[in-house]
Amino acid sequence: MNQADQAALFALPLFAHLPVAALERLADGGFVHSEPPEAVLFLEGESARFLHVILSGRVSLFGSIGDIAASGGLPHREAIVEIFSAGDVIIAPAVLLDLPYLMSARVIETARIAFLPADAIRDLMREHADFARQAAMMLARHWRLLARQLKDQKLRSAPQRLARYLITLANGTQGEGQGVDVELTLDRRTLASWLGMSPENLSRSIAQLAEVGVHFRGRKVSIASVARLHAYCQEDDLR
Amino acid sequence: MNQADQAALFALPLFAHLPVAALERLADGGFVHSEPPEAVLFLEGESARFLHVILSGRVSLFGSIGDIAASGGLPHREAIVEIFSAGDVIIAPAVLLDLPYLMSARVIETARIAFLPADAIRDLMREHADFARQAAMMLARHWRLLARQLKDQKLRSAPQRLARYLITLANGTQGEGQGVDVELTLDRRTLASWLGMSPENLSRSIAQLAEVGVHFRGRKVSIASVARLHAYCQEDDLR
DNA sequence: TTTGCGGCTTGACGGAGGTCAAATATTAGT
DNA sequence: ACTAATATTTGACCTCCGTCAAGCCGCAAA
Repeated sequence: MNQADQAALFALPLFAHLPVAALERLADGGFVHSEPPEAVLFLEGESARFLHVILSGRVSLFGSIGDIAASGGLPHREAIVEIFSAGDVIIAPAVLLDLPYLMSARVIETARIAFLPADAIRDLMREHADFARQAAMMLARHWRLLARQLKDQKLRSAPQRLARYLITLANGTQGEGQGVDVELTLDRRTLASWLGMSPENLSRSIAQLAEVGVHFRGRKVSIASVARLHAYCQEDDLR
Repeated sequence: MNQADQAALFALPLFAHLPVAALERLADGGFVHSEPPEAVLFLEGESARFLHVILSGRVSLFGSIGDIAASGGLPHREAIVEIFSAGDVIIAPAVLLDLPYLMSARVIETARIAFLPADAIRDLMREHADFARQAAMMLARHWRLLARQLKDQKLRSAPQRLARYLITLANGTQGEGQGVDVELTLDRRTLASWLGMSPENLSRSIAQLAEVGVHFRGRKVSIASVARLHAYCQEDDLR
């Protein structure tokens, strides 16, 4: 593991307050590898041998139904549950609990990934209080991300879920009074999967949102009024 | 807070290894209250003033869309995201991060609940390593519960989600070769909401599962073969 | 420019599941 | 047991969304 990778890794909140000795041991035990798009980090059901830390690029966590890598068969559906990028850690729950992965992970954008041995991580939990605290805070944030998604999935329509996604993107930018422009960072297929709909239905949802002042041109999106979008997400009878 | 309540509370893994002094302080700062069905513990958007620990009974976490307690209007839909029972803690993420609740909580079965002040909990995180560790483990388990639900929600049909629920129930019992009998602990309306479907559709899903050897009589369910149910959940083209 | 390819959109169609209303089963009260 | 109130099921209907099949656009190689 080279200097730059170590520096990036240990600057993360999760590791920031560990003593140097612990960091060195971690760096020795682990390694960093660059993975191309489509590379599979692990499959559902495997045991968690490493904690993966993303230094750059992006990785999707996805669940699948049917055969997957098995009999080479095709009738295999999958759905993206979460997308992780630089600074994110996957998947702490499986590593901490030493349980098999519930989902699989695949690189969606060339990623530089640190592989830290699972038992070393469990040792850190045991020996360093601050690591445990940071892990808890991180897990708490991740729980909220899933909770939010689950809520949307259970009670909002496809266009509403898209609208919610746009709102979170817009919150990242500084509001300019009314209108906001945001840029999508995912291709349609990936976004559709993450939002829990087919790509075709995402297209229709995009068309639908024109009625509430949202216009798409490629990956650029102009939102006439975030407040209007927000109201749209609260509507019960979907038009 | 009486002796029995304290004993039950401090027997939980989360508190088990705390020094007596810390426990006493916690017991002094908090209180226990019994809440009837329908009682609302908190609403989405409120700040987390307490960590709630369920000593008995059950509580649902639900998201809502539309007005809720507002203008007394009716067009208000809600969906249960998680159900907690004795020994569970709600909602650690909001308390630890000191952020507003993402969802609301309502008692679904008369519950005895300990209210522990949020800042006392955050103090424990800071001062007691073991508490932080236990919190992290708990959050990891909770993350997996939501991840599993989200996966099911995104890629399985309503009857398949019901089947998955039955499988988890069946896993709690000792397998008797093939057939297993389980008992539902939720009324249809609540179960339907948790599974992300309408009560009517739950009824139809129940009827549907007769085809794979599952028979319902009131709250009693007989499963001819868990393996058969499992296979049913993997099917892509539903039916 | 042409060809080809992949990503995205559009149209047509069907099915899963939501909604409303009525029927039936359960429970509670008297 | 009888009635009222509530919970669950069933039926009819309709809509959202998934699927399949073209069509379209942009981009890269030739």
